[in-house]
Amino acid sequence: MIDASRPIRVRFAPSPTGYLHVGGGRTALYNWLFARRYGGTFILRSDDTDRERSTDEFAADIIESMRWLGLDWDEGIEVGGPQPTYHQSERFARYQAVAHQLLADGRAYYSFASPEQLDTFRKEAQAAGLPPAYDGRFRVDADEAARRIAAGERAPIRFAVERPGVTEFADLVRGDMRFEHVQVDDFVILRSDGSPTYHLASTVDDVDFDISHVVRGEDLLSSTPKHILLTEAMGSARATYAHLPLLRGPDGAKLSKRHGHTSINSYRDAGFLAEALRNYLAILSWSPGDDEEIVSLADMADRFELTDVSKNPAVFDVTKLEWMNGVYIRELSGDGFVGRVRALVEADLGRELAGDDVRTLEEILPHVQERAKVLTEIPEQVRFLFGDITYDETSWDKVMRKDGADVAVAGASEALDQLSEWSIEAVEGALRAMLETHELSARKGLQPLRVAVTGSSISPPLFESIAALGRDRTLERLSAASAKLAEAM
RNA sequence: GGCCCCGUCGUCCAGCGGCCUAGGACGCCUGCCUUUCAAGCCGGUAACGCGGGUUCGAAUCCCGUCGGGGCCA
Repeated sequence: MIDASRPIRVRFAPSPTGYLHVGGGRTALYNWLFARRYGGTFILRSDDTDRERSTDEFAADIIESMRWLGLDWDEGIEVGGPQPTYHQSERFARYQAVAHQLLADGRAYYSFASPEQLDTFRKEAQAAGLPPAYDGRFRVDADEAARRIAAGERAPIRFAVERPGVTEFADLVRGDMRFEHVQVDDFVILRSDGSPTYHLASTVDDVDFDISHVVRGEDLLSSTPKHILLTEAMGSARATYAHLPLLRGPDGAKLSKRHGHTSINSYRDAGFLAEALRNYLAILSWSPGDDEEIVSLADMADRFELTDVSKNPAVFDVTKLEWMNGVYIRELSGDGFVGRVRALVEADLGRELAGDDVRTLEEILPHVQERAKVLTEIPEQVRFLFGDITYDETSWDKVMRKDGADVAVAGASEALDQLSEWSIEAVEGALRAMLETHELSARKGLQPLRVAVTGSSISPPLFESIAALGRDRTLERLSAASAKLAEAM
């Protein structure tokens, strides 16, 4: 499968016309894995021929998202390499030169067919059930073309597809592909304004950068004959192609903005770990073979095969990503977890944490780590430790209106007040004793305390929370809750 | 409309002619644990789109059909 005569060089070539999305991230990941697996070179190129829609913000996001995912590239934008540039926008002269060379070689021609002519042709072909691919029927002879161009007329350059003919190739993912040339139109390579089309720019780059394997989305599968034809017309050896199945939304259509969050950065911001997203993306269309699903990047790079990639389009399932993220969160070391979470908590609080607050955070975090799915859900769970309490109304209504709530709160206040030592064990001992004296079940007696102390019926473990909160503030909250209960009577 | 691709539990993946009364994971549903929520553990639910072939034998091969998707327009 691997052609040893040619060094392995792959590329990921996003257009900075949007944020790097998860589908692109997966394509990048597979390219990266393939390169790492076979000791190849991974190149990051910027397909920014569309100057109107390309922005610096998107360009920066692509780089940032790639780095965040941990996908480093050996050559390309930012890092450089043997090529003077990896931006298509800076290579227009080269594309124009290739187009004119093709023209000189008779492999391309100036096309004077009007949009109306083309349109009519397509409609008629379609009505007759024939391929709607433009077959060059309005092409004028070279002399006339030269005359008209010399006279100042502007026209796009089209590639002259050989007809009849057929292009075949073995796709690493899809298998043997065969396209009859009647289905391939004489496609434009250089527009009349001198700008290259995607087909030209992308192919010229792949040739110039000596790309050995083109690994990309299935949406480009039907354009592949054009790229092969162009490559060979340039006198170069074609690359090996691998077309990855598309990612879909829950409704089955190609994953897009309307399915909600699709950008890599939105997942980062939503509290997902790069290692989780990366693992999920890898597993989405590829399997390491055994029943393992949690796989490290190194392990993936050891086992990845393009020929093992699934042909089926895959639905991007956020629920499973969340589960996987939880797994990775729990795998984090305690310090690592504090490191990732601290800034989020500080942002939520609107202030920096220092001294005792840091210790408090470190105390409670292990208990929060066990139950988190995304990092962003954490600040609200620890908020009660760092500021004034706010009661969640639903929780209050559900818990504090029940019999025994007042008894429990008062009893806890008394029990904790007398405590000589303040620790999780001491707190637990005192409260359990309190439950017994008042003949309260754990559920009935402890839930009111949870609401009184944390403000919510959902919180980190109670004894740990109280221990972390400290005696003074716990007693304060208990008496505040007592007062609030009394006033409701 | 033309061409191309795909079709195993709700979702993702395994399966590459017999090991399949189809396996794993997420989800969902029980139960256990339990101070809440999670996590963890136990068990369960659920699929080879359909129809023809080929073969001693098909989820696996072939044909058709239906369905979904992509590209071009």
